Amino acid sequence: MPTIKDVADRAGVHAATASRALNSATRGMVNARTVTRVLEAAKALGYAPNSAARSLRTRTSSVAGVIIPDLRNPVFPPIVRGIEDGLREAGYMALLGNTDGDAVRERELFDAMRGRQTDGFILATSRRDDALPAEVPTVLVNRRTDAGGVPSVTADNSVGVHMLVRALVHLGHSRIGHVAGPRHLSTGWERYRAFVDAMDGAEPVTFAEAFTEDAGFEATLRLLDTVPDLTAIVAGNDLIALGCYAALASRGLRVPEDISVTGFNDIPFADRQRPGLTTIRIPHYDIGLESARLLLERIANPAGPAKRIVLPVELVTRGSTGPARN
Amino acid sequence: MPTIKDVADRAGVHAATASRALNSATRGMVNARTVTRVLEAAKALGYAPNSAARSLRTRTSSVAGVIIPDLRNPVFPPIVRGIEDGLREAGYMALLGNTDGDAVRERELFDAMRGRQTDGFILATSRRDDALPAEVPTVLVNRRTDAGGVPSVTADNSVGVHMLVRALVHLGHSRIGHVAGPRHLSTGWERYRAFVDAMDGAEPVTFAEAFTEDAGFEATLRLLDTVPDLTAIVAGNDLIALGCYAALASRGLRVPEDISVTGFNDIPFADRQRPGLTTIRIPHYDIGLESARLLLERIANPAGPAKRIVLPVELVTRGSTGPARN
DNA sequence: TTGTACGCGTTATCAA
DNA sequence: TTGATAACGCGTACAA
Repeated sequence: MPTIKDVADRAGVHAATASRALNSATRGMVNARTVTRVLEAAKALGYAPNSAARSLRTRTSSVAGVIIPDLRNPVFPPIVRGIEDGLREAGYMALLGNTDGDAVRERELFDAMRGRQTDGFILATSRRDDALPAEVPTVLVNRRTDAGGVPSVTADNSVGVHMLVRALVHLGHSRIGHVAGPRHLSTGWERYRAFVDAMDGAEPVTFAEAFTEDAGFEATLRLLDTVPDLTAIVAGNDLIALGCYAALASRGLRVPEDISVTGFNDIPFADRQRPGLTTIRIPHYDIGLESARLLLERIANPAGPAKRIVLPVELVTRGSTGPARN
Repeated sequence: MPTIKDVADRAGVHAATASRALNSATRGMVNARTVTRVLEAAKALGYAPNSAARSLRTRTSSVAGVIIPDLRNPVFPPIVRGIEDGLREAGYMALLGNTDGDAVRERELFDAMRGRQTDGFILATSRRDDALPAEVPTVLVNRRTDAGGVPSVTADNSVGVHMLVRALVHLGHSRIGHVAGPRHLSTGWERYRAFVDAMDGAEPVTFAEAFTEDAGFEATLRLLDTVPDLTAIVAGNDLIALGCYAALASRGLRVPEDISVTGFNDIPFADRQRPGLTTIRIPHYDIGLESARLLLERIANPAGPAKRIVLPVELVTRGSTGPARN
């Protein structure tokens, strides 16, 4: 691999001059004809800067760490894709890691990536009570911590839940239960709080252990055991809603004739379930894109305000909701 | 951030000794008591090696480039997850990039990652006719090139297609068509060749432009226009099969009563389609895992043989196939 | 406008 | 077994 020295020799200049000519920020210091010669030499040799040397010198890498629970959760692929496109706009690339929700593994990954000169982090894993290292630029995506100070990009959970409850009430439902996501994750918690708020009263709620179909199945059974006369269930997200489908079927209850069910996220194929899932569409790709841009902003100006970006959501009505029975 | 010099000072040794003590491969050269002192000092200071400096010196980075067409294609998340887990076993991490099937972008990404000292590549994007740079360790995942010499990990496309055709024949079908994937991708081509082989005769085939639902829709319409009396369609993959569903519905044909349809891959939610899709299950996660291990093997021993790993597949029968009409 | 010289943090080589 | 030293490739303060 050719080095900048090789390029400089071929162009008949010193390496320092070649460096200045190749770097657009310092190109102005160099004679225009010299610039041309250097650029030609670089092209002819197929020169590509050695990023290790550059990182060592500049202490930046143009790499961001992206840490998520599990790529196989269908919310994440479009988000990660948005992140990658956002990073690419600025010549950044993404180091990807999965934690399976394990805090220890998250910490290990974080440290390992930091050792690799990562310029910043996009995390989809933080628990509400996480304390994040403040020294390195970090953006939370689809998650928040209770304590402020960490920039985040999320969908409007509160408005989404209100939309769902309003739609159900409009269909005549009054006995509405909630199978919430985990308390320790901001998405689970925010949607739970919004549900309580929208219902303004002590409504039946069970918490799923995780945002998975299995956890939703189990939590729905618990809900049905305590409150058998529900006519609608607001699930913490789409996967939990699919768990509801299974739990209701196991009890011989039909959706939506006996009980209406709603989800959250509008994951791919939510429309293909039977029945199609009424849910809240969040802008997955844009959430990723914006979080990348926000991170780049933080890297450029770490002292700036820790913005919180909330993206609008949309109600998608499908077959899983219908008029309340009776 | 503390450097190895700081660790050495605290342990009362020279930086070179500290380096040897910290590196497990060279630890044997160092006095056991010295090793302990150095390790304690490192721990006390929270030392983490600067990977840029290490890369500059050793010309390795413990980072692999992973290039795929689009993470939103549901085949890829489990594969990428397997890759990441496989890389992690050896302390490697993955730089991820999407190309949308664009050869120019693929080239750009490849070069950009190479500039970042990537130790090797896992590519899911190669066209059959691609010429890959031989200098850097590369493994193809779920793809092959016609020319040998590049290690690859794929599912057994040929056996899978034979399984599907055999199952259809068993159901009484004889007029079976194929909506193939793109000719320039090995998956598309291999399954097409296997189909022709299994049917041993000139059977009706159209090629979809891409492995997408839309392309499948369009190609299915073309197939129906030429051969109206089909009783079964073997689709190039699951997404194309979903395009078949839509195309058949638009012509007022029912699946499987009028026409049976099969897919390939068994993507998540293939079981939730209506009707559930009969398809070939490929071991997505293991394909990723094995490709990571194969890459690590190549990195350790670039001169070794370019293995081709073919993983077994499984027929999954669901509602989209039924007895031939008449 | 260009060249000189140095240092970023690590590891490999050589000498002790 | 340890220390001294050089080198990886780049960017930049300083001098010319």
